Amino acid sequence: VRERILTLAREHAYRANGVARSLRTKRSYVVGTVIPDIANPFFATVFRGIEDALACHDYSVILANTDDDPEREARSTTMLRGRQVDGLILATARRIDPFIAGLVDAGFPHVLVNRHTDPIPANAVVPDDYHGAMTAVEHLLALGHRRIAHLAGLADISTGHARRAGYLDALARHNITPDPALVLECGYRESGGYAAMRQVLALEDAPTAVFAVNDLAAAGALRAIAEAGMRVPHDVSLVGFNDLSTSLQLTPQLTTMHLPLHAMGAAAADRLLEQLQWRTSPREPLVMPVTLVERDSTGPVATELLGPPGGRRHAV
Amino acid sequence: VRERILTLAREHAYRANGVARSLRTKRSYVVGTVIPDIANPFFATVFRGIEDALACHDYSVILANTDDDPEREARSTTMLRGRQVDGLILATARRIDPFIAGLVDAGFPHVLVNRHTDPIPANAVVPDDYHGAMTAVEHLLALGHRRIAHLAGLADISTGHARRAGYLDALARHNITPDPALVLECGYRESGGYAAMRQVLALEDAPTAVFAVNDLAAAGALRAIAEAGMRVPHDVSLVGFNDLSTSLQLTPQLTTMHLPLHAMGAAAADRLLEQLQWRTSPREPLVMPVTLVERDSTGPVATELLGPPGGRRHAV
DNA sequence: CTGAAAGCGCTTACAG
DNA sequence: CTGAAAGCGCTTACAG
Repeated sequence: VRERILTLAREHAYRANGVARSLRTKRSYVVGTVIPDIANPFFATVFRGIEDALACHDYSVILANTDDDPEREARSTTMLRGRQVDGLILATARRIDPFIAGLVDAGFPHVLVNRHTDPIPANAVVPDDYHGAMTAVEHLLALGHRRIAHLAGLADISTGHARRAGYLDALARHNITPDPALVLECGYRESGGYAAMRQVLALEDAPTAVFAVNDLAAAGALRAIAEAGMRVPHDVSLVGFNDLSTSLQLTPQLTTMHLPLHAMGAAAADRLLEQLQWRTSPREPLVMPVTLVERDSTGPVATELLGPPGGRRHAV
Repeated sequence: VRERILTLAREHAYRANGVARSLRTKRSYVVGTVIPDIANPFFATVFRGIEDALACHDYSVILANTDDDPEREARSTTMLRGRQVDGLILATARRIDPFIAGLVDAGFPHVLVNRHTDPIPANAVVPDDYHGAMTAVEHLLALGHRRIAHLAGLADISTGHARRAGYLDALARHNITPDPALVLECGYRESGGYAAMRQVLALEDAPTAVFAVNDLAAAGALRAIAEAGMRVPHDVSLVGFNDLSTSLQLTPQLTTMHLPLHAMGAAAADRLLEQLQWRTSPREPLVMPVTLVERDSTGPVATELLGPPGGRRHAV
């Protein structure tokens, strides 16, 4: 009888009904992922890491895009939980995020990736934004730049907040008083970087270097600089963040901070899997290293700009 | 009693168990999507269209990456069907695809997007590769080019096959005998375009223009051309396909064929939804228009190249 | 119109 | 060790 059944199973391509199994075992082997926008290569690469790690353990992943809209985030997640996903991976955290606080209160398994709530929770897998930003600005300082602008991310998102803090502290370590006019919140997109850079270039005492919160903003800055008839790095040095060089081929090639995007996604998935399998919670957050990639958008400060007759000097 | 229950429901944030509902109703409201690689901006944009259209109708989407490996395609799809997805959207079709033939035989609801099996089935949503390729090559012909190479896609995938056919037929319409040495299969990635372009440049009688199967291959070609110390479009004109200009910022900006990627994904999802809701099958395939975007990588054939002393002439 | 019961297809604890 | 039964949380057809 057994053999006959097994043969029949093969013949009819029998597949166990996963829905029935889920109902009985209370495990769906599906994880939900909430992401601002999968069409953004940054998140696409993180997501690829998530999917790869999950697929290794026979988990599937449902993806929801939110376009950074908190309402869509809430709606997606409610739907996902209704579908009985075993856990959630969120790339949408705000520093103060009532919605994620709700997940914590409910004890629902989840991991934060890239962005984290404040203070950083043990279930977060994020880049070392603070030290990365410091490294970027130290690089500019080492090239002789003293007047350095920052095209900043959003203050209510951990990446924007930490990168700005790293920028300010790097300046402080070199006894440079930050100029508020040189910090412009520009968001994370090309258009924001473009608009902010135009403002920077309109300053009477323009900076010799710019640290952008990410490569997309840097791309916008590059466009504004080119439009103004200036050259990178001759007239302005520019550092980005994220190293989207594989998808974003700019001229000149961008000096930027490299993040292990795929590994970050995979680590987030592994953390969730661990929670689901052992019902343990991670002890402490995972902060991934960020490394400087020197390419062609940064150079030594031009000597004629070092001491302009009427220019204020900010270095000691 | 009712009101008390409704109040309790709200208090405890009650969500109906979707798994139990699925088991009873035989509908999961989940669709599976099988894609070569979500980290590729082309597929990421198509996928975004799919997710947007599906979310409008309260469907969720599970994504599986295959890296174009037929074995992973089979494994993912088996898993997806085990999870009782209501239908499948596949961006992985080969022209002869036993696996998809199996779905057809089983009558399992599915839609093909971007790539199709041969002959093109009614459930396909694809770009007009053939006419797009013709337009691209006609553009080069109008600029005076007669010796035009093609960095071709894979012959067993509809996009590669149709774009090659469009290339050949455009030449034929101008009474140009195609030179087999000028058609090089290079796949769909940067590295393939680079290697193929090096071969092209090594030819004794190099072409004055190149039509690449996609922008990624064109990016590789651009790199090979720059390495050879030649300039685009002065020495070689180059046309791509897909218009990934938002994510791929090349210098010079690429003349290419624009595809409505997001709309293609959304249309594929809508077609599947229609099948699921009305149990009807589409009458005929949806072939999306492809339009020429003229940018900076194509120009008139250089006059000194028109009649080189010892060069063979291919134009009539 | 209301409410109890059957059943979706599994898994697992339990009786034989 | 084997096999019948209960039950996961819904929906829906049906009895009252």
